[in-house]
Amino acid sequence: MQFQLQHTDPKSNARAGQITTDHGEILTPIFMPVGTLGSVKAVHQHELRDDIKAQIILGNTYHLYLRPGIQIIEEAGGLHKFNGWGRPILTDSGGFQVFSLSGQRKLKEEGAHFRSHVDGSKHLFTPENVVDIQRSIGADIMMAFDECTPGTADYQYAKQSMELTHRWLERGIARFRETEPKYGYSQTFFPIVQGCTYPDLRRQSAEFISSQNAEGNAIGGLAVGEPAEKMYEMIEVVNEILPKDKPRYLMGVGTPQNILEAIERGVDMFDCVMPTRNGRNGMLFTWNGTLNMRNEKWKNDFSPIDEAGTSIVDTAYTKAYLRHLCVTDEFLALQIASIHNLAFYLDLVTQARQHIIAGDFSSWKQSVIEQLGKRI
RNA sequence: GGGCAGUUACCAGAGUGGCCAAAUGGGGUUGACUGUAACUCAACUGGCGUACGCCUUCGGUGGUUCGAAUCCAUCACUGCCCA
Repeated sequence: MQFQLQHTDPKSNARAGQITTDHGEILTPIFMPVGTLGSVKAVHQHELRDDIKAQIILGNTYHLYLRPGIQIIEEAGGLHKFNGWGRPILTDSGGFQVFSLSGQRKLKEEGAHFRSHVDGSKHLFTPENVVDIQRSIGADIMMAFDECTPGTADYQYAKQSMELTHRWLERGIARFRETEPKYGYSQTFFPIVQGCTYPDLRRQSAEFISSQNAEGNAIGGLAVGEPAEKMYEMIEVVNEILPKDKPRYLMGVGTPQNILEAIERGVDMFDCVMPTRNGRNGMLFTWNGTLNMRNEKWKNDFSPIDEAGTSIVDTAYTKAYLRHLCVTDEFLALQIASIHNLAFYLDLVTQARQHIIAGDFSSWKQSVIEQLGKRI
């Protein structure tokens, strides 16, 4: 993987760049749709590619390991062949599941002992086997196995958690270096900054992560219960330290406003379930704000879903029709909302990139951000 | 014409003397959702009020009772059975 920094906004830390992988190029800043089980829920691969114009998608180590299982993915020849997505894939390590499935896991020095949420069976994830699994999945970008510290953790817990993540990182990198890709294209490995909402821990973590000299770096443990202002502050603290010539990936974030704020602070890559999950639950993101498609007020609104939208669904269907589909639980509602929201998120980062290149990112961001948070 | 069963909120349907503005579903309205255990979850859903509460409801009418969705009488309507 290579990263080329192309432009930097004169008035902020916003950057435009290009990541090159064996599965293609990625223009940053970029939003990566989440496809946990090897599928971006309710969206076809051709829609992702041709309509939404996704450049890279996510998969999840924990979920794919449980189902269909690593053997099946290896037999398929890797996840790209299995799911028919020819562009880059990034896999999360399962670190987030350490956080979100906290009721069914036990953390030890060796790794995380899990109970499967599917059948209750016992499993152990270690920094090493999580690298092995991601080798088998064949992700272009693999993530280190970390503990995603809750945003409400106290200092003592956050420090110990961060230190565990650091020790795990050294083991993960060692395994990464002593193993080879399985499918003939190269893979890279991103470490993850933790440290909760404590600036000194974040600095310490960012320095440790930077010293590992990976091809890209991630910021984790944000948007997990802390106020947005804290998150922005942590991004600033961390990005002062993370190398400028490597892509920076803010994991799991977030709202359109979150993304613009983070781009302004020097983040290049994002992923979030919000456009797909909230879309499935009837919420649409637009340049004018968010709307709940189940609301009664759209009942007889026969205007297009989003006149400013870039996706074919935006003008092909009316709000009244989409509301009808949402209210009657039609599958098409999930598809339309997911496609619209993902296309909007990709449009958001594409426009951000254009304004960074044009040199007016900050004023542009200022002019759109308030509107994005409105409720239509 | 005779017999039996029934009529409860938007719908279905519990409740058969006070704990009932009335269970539970569905439907409806409004929220929530940030590295996806999520086509999920929460609140509200007779009226007025933030709330304590007050008012009007269980086919109609009239009774019994301190008190009725619940008991009695009668009328109306619905379903099934016999003529």
